[in-house]
Amino acid sequence: MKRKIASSKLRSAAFTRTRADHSHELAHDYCELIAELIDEKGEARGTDIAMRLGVSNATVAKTMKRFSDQGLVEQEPYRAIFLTADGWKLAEDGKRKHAIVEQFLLALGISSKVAQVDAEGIEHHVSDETLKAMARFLARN
Amino acid sequence: MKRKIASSKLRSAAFTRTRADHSHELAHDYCELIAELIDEKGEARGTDIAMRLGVSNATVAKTMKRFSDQGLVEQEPYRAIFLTADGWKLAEDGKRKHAIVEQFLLALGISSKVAQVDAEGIEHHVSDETLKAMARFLARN
DNA sequence: AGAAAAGTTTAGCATAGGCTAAACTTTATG
DNA sequence: CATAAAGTTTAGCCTATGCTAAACTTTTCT
Repeated sequence: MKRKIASSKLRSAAFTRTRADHSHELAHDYCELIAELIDEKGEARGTDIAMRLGVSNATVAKTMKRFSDQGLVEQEPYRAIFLTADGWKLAEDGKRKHAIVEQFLLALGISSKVAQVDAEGIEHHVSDETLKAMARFLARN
Repeated sequence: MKRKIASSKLRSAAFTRTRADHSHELAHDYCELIAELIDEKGEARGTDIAMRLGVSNATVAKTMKRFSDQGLVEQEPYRAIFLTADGWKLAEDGKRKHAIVEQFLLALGISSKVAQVDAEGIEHHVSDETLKAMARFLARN
């Protein structure tokens, strides 16, 4: 009985965490992309974000409004989008995780296209412990 | 330039796939759990599902309605929930993936609790190629 | 400078996935 | 067997994430 209860709690925790992860994923993805665009072009325009993520302009605008309220981005009307300190943190964190996961998948023998796509999905769900293990694996190989 | 365009397409594809994955995750999780409950007790009641997933009864009821429309589950009013053939397929598939990912994480040296939680998040985002690579890794170790 | 093109915002709509509270049905119990 | 308890459904609400179409602003081009 103990075992069953414990495993049930664990499941519920995992499920709950997965749900929580999802609300952060989008923020990570947007911030990462905005950081990239700023690197590349000095600024991130709505259209560029929309194109690269494959969503409509309107969706980007609405999302930026939300993120602005959450203190992740800054924007003047009709102007480009920039990251706040928090936004940069998210972008850096995402980039770091992404790189490790992708390298790890490549080391495992995954093709580069698939590694890139899978890394995108996986990066948001790896704990620090797993990330460290992946880094360790990379160091050893 | 070519490189930039290609990588942008890939990103958008990854993003789009992540979005699509999410709509399947819930179905996978529910079906897996329902299968477990049927194994354990012969049937899956709304309350049990709700408790194990950590959501309200009402959420389960609404979700079951949707899944019933999608042909994943079957239910008579005020009765327990059962899986259709499609529902079983999802459950089996999820279980298989989950097992491989979890074993893989354990083999990597992750603690069992974290492995279980991370596997839950990761299993929905691994392609067949990655899954095969994980299985290969397990076979070799 | 004025018109066309490009980009942004807003309005309005949809779906998924949550919740609580109230109504209803089934099961268990005195 | 009647009532209390347990479980299920429904109604109504909310937020996040999408979309299209229309209005508005900025940029570009002649």
